[in-house]
Amino acid sequence: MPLDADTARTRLLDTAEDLFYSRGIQAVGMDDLRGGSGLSLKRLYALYPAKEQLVEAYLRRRDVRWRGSLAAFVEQADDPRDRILAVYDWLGEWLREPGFRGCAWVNGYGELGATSEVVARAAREHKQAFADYLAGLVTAAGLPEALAPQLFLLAEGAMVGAGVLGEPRLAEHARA
Amino acid sequence: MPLDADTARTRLLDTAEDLFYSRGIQAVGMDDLRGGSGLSLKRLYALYPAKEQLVEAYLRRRDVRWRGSLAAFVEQADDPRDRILAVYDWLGEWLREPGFRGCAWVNGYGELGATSEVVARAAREHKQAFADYLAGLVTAAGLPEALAPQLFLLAEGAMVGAGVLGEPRLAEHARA
DNA sequence: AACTGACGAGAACGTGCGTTCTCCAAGTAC
DNA sequence: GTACTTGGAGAACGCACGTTCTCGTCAGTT
Repeated sequence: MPLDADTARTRLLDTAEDLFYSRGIQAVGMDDLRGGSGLSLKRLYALYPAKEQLVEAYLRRRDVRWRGSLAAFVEQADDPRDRILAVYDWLGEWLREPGFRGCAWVNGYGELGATSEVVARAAREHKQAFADYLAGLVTAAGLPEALAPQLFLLAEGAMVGAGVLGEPRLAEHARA
Repeated sequence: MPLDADTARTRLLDTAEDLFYSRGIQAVGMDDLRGGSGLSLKRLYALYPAKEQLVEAYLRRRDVRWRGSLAAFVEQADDPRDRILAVYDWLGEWLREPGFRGCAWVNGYGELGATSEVVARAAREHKQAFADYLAGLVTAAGLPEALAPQLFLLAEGAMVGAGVLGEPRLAEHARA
């Protein structure tokens, strides 16, 4: 029962995301991905000729999903200032999800940033896009530009703090 | 020319710190440590019977050095509020150091937190100690307790932001 | 029925690495 | 000098893993 290319790719990326995020990238072997996705090794290598490319695809797909989900949530608020607050509401929910283990890009960077330029760049671009997004919200709210990096720092801090300490904190609400 | 145990241990930890931090833990093999330290493999295993214990020792020694250096710098300021600002001055200097590659504990956690309970605990304890230290500074300055976690988030955000983006930012000064 | 091509299952290959073992030189005690 | 110990250099072992290869099976075509 051959699977068409699209669902095969989706299924592979789903298991990759699941395993890479929960166990760490290097801790997941190609056999784990094969078992998890139900694809054959041959099929897997036809889709991505090397593990690094699969890792990159994982990070990129998660990036569009992550930022898309954030943007969709934020846009539910009308007032530009409420939108900024909504970022932290959304973060708070995310940090509380079961299986939360910190920021996938920071983790990937810590693990492979020194080894793989591909991973380092994906992490950098994701963080840059997030910072730019926050800056856009700040100017849309008519707030001073200097606020944007501070908001970024608070958000990043919340993610990594929640990841290693296991504490979803909301103190950053008071900030805005 | 046999080396006495203390200098051998110091030399090993020095190379371990150098290599683990700059390349990532899993990317450094025991042979690299041997070459870098000039010790024999036998000696190395006599000091730490497994790599994981060496990793733990690396994280712990760096922890006392890091917090010690921070505390020494902060104590140069007399005014309790200046001391809080000094934390960020010190951070700013650290982020600017050549070879800075983010927070060793966050990197280690991202790499091995899911696999090694030892590493996860070391990272957690380090972050907790840092947060507690900040809380101490806040109460010593007579500021509201709720400020402490916010300061923590700003500091963490600055470290990871500087690590992956390569940007030492000082916007957090405006904060305090 | 015979041929062909695609695909899955999984063995096989090569390499890297954590850990242990072997061998040998040098120092010490008698 | 000889027995004994210590420690260094590096080979060896076992395993895990990324990648490739082999083989068998089944669909489609004539």
